[in-house]
Amino acid sequence: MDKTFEPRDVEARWREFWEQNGCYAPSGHGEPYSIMIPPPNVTGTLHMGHAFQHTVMDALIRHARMQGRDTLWQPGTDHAGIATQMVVERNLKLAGEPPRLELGREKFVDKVWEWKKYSAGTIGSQIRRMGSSVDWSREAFTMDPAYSKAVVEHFVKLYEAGLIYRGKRLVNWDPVLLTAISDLEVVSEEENGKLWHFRYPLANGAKTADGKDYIVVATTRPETMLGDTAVAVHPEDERYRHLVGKSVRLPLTHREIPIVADDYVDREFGTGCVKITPAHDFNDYALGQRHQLPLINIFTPTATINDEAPATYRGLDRYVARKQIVADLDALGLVDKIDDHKLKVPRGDRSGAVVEPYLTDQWFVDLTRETLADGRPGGYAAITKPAIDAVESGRIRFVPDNWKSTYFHWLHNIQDWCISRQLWWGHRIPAWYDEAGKVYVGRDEAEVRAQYGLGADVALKQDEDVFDTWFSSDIWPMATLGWPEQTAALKKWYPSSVLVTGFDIIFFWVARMVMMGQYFQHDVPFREVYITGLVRDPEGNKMSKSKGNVLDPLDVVDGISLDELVKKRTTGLMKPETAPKIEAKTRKDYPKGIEAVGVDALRFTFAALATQGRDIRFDAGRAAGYRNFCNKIWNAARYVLMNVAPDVPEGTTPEMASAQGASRDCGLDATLPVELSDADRWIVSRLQKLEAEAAEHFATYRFDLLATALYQFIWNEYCDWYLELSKPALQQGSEAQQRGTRRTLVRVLEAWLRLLHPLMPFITEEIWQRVAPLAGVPADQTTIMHRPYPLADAAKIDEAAEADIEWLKALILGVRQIRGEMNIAPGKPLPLLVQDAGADDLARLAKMERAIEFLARVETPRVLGPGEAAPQSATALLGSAKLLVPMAGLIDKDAELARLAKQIAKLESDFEKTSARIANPSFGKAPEAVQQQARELNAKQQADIAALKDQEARIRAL
RNA sequence: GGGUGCUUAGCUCAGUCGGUAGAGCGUCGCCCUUACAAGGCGAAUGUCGGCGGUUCGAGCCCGUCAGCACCCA
Repeated sequence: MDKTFEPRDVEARWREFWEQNGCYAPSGHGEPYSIMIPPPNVTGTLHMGHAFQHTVMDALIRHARMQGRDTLWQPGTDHAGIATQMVVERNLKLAGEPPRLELGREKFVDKVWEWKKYSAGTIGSQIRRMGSSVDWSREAFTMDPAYSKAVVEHFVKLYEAGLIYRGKRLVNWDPVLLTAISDLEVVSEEENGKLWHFRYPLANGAKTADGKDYIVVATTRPETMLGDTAVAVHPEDERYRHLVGKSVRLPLTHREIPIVADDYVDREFGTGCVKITPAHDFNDYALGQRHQLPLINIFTPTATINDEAPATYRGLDRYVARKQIVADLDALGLVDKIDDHKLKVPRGDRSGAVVEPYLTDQWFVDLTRETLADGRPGGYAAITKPAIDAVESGRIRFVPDNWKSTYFHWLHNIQDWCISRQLWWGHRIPAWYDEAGKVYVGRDEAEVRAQYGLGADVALKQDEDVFDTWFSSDIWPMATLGWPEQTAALKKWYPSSVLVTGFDIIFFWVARMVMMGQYFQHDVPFREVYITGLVRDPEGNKMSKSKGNVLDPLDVVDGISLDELVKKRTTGLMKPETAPKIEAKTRKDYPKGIEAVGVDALRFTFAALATQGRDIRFDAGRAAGYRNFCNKIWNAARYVLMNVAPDVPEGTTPEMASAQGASRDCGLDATLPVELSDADRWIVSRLQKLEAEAAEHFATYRFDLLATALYQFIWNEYCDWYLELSKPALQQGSEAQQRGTRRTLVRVLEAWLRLLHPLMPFITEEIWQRVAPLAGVPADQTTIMHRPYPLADAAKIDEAAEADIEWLKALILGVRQIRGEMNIAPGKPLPLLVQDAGADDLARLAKMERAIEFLARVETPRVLGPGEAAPQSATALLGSAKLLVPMAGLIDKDAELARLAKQIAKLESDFEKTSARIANPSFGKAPEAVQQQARELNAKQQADIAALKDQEARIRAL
């Protein structure tokens, strides 16, 4: 074995081995366990968030597989309508090819497919490199023929149930991408704007209470006044009450529009008069419905003024029109005032364009009606309510639990879902129109013709639009298993066991899968939802390409130089002018680039960072720390193998291994005597506790605690203590003792490799292959992946051995402290005296003598007889006994006095605290055990202080 | 405006049942001791955001204030 762990070759070898040997596929026996991967956008690349979630999923899957369950991890990708279309459009532009509209639908879609093929390969190789054990044979894509059929099917079924309707409604319109988007795809942020106050002249000689012939309306969007169809006031507003029912002459358009009363109006805001533009504002739309106001659409799809407006404004961009309108009103003396104003501006999350509420024909899923006009259940009863019930009843459990309130909050305030998108990349809506514009819905044109008796002479035209991507991924857990067919796979793996995803898509995806799962399969799509935090950069910012703070997980795995990283982050930017800023930040965050850490270390880092919080700041230093941990593991294994089987080639059977000779025998032959030391029994006992802890952490999704527990055990117990303790045992023990130690070294190693395997698949497999034959694993077992996950055996817990080793560690620590603080070279053997030793101490001294001498680097400890005078010594306390290291020629008197003084001060401060607790007259109310514990501690502190003070006095006296 | 969460060592974060505050990284000493210098041994480091309450006892429970973050309207 090499002296350091080199991950690259190891990873490549096992990756290939596992996949070629079908290790990732379901076993076909055992209780089903399944996870559906949240499908990444097919044309993107995997980012740190994916790598993190995949680590978690793979750990769960590998754990379940090792538990003997019939395990499916379903992989696949999502076509991601808008995102992909944008990427391809940009690529066309960069390549100097004709833009989308010039290419035409068919050719453009071909281009997207081309790009998809390339991109999916990248994603696949990223997933493979991370060691994710997905079943590639079942890989799915949301636009596969079978999947597409399922998408159409669920649309038609919902339509037939009356839960889908087409209507002219106000939707969020992206005037750059030229499509409707759902309210979830709109991000509203506060921006600086203005509040314009305009005078609208009253018609027919009406006057305000204070005698003016106009009223003042306030607006943040002057251009929409061209589409005003009313002015509204609050019904109880005394200022305007008498004007309700009268009308104003709308400037510039010369239309007369009514003044209406509606309690939607906020009397405090502006003047208390609100201009109403039902075709361009959601609130105004609702108000317009209540008052039967006409809708006047004044925009074209690209948000320029259309022909509804007076000729002078036609064709102007909305912001140009705004300027013009303000100027024209000003010229007419109708601008009352202009105030600065902060307002929420809605922008499309993909394009960044200001979204227009816009009146168009769209398809909706009804999620709000209790019953339909014909008496059938409406969308709320049929879809929304069951989704609420699924979580309320506990059939779906969120981890951490409080995310369910986010889920409920959204479902309780839900709106109908606009599922049509004016895009070319996606599932085309299966609806056809005849020449009169009548719509027919069906699975395909032939079905429509047959169903509605439409002869070949009737011209039908399919809807140009496609579905919202989330309207195809909402059936992911079913459709990937063959739905609508009730396949064997669907029966076995639906519902899936757990969904692992981020809180940012609880609405987009999680809730919608629950809706469709409940509706179509009458069962939840997953039993648990483990919500992970979002991976952020070192400053806590969300990682995004435009911010230039993204990391490719493989750059952490393989390492990347600073210059390369800067280059990667600053090329292909939407806004090239941000490059210098990005470069500066990158140089600050990663002054030396990123060191290669390997897959196992990165995975372990993700596990360790997977706390219950919602933000995870990625820390490259931490990953480097776990790279070191890999190296530690590697070297621990090297040590074990060196001592147990110096030259065992791979593929060695236990029989061959046991034939290697008695001197390196590790207990494979059960007929030979084996003697286990305290250390052996101790590490085995500790291992049981680790195993119990691991089981608990898997059950509660506490990968951070799991990682910490494994790290502590392997490094701080197995390596730091057990391996050290094995050295004197192997050098000086009897044959049976050596055999016992070798057996324990190998078997405990083999066990914790399995415990660690779900988090660090590669290094554990690599080592396990060499260790397994020596640990008595049957030769036909070819991979650690299929070995059982270790379970605690209570019978192997040995509290006495643990107490013995704790005592030993305390003794060694005492000597090391003296050595460390007195700057005595670690290698220099010291004499050691033990004073006031009790019977336990004597017994332990005797049986662990070799370990004490080896680890403390002391000569054989000498026990002082009762009343025997001790030489001048440095002291450490060990229970009620004292460890003495004679100072002669070694230790400076003042140094020892200083050291004692420090210890005494600390003890005295602790003693005061416990004394105060005990002295509290009400302390008697505490449970007896607590009181007892406090009194014992107090007594111990007092005794320790006395002992140290006594020692201090003696040294001082000399 | 409504909701959720956060504030613990220099940094990033754990802290289970309320019972003397922990880890990793970083820092400071000593050491190339035959598994590992990507290492070993030892050490230092806290007003647990502020205030108040409950309790024998509060990082933890309750109230309140402050700051930060996110979600929804």
